[in-house]
Amino acid sequence: MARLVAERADIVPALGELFRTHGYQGTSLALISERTGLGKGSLYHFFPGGKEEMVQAVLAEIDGWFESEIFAPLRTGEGEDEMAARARIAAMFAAVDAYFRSGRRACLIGTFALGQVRERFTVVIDGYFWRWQVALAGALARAGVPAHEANGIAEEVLVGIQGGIVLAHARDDAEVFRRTLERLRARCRFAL
Amino acid sequence: MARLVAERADIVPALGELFRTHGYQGTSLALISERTGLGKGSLYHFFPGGKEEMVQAVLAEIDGWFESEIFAPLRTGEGEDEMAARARIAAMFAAVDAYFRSGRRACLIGTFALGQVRERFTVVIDGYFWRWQVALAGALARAGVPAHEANGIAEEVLVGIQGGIVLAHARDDAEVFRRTLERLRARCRFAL
DNA sequence: GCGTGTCTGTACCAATTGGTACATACAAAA
DNA sequence: TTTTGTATGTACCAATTGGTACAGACACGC
Repeated sequence: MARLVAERADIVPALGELFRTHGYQGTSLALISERTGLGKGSLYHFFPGGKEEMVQAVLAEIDGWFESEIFAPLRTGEGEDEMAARARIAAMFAAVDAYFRSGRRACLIGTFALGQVRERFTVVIDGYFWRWQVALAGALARAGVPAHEANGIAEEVLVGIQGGIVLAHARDDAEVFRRTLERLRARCRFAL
Repeated sequence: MARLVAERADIVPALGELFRTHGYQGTSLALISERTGLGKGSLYHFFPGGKEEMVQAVLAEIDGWFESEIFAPLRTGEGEDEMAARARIAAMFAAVDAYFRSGRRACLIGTFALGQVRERFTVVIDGYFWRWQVALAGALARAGVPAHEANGIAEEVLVGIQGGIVLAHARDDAEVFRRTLERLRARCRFAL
């Protein structure tokens, strides 16, 4: 029997893409097995809790990625000047564009939020958006945005990103997402 | 055998809510049967094509509703003055807030757009957003928005609505959606 | 070389999936 | 009152669902 996978972390990204495009119920074990190249034996070896545990692992990985690549950078730089804070916000937009592949890639957390599945993963979904918004609002404030506006603009940005993904998918046109990001960038600059 | 339903149109709304909250694959025939109170016999009598035909019926109903309640009103009033056009746009926001129950109700078309199911219903999904944007852009132009800006603002509004729904669901907070609509309303006014 | 624990494939399971067949019941037209 | 077409419940179907059991195979430490 050929050994294919060293760690379970190796297949989590693949699982993520599957859940993204087929949803929770739509991602059958047969499909997972086919796409990952792993039989049920391996699958249940790495994830004794089955599909539920796979989703948890995926969500944790996504959350971790955003935490270290997006949220944390937004939060750091407490003593920085306004220009540095602006640069961090610009970096966030670039990272978001790359991660969501200009809207061609769906947001798993956003997708889950819309359906019944939400209830099974409330904590993660809640925390993800909340931490993002707080971190962004903080960076905006440090960039010179009036405190009472920062939180609202941060919410506006998150709304725009999620909506941009939906519309880019509907139209099958990445430009929709790029234009949206550009508008949001301008909105942040304009508020200064 | 008790007669329960006169026309198949009577259960289409119920089907819509099911697909909204459970997705395409998540909505099993057993669930449909339970929630509509109809056995498989009746279900396949009304929808010989099974689930696929049910979804088509739901999408057609939604599309028809938006066409007559949202798109058409935006398009009419070719000879009206600017104030009348503004009133039509205000009416659209009110209708949207009511239809999506301030973000507590998901947009089935938006939900489908995100996943693999999209490919089965491309035509409807494409048409829905496109006709909405064109109709809104027209109304904005008649309301006094510069022609080269109208289309972009219309896109911005659609993005905001979809994003507002996602975030309102994630937070389980209708205020997110209401605030978003308010921002979009202001954006339309500001562009004049 | 020999265990030992980590991986992997296969066979199997009950439950559920979407879908069909059909006998039957009912309402309205004749 | 009979006929006729529209509903409806039930039984049934093969295929697939998520999940379990377990016998092996491999790499590694000893």
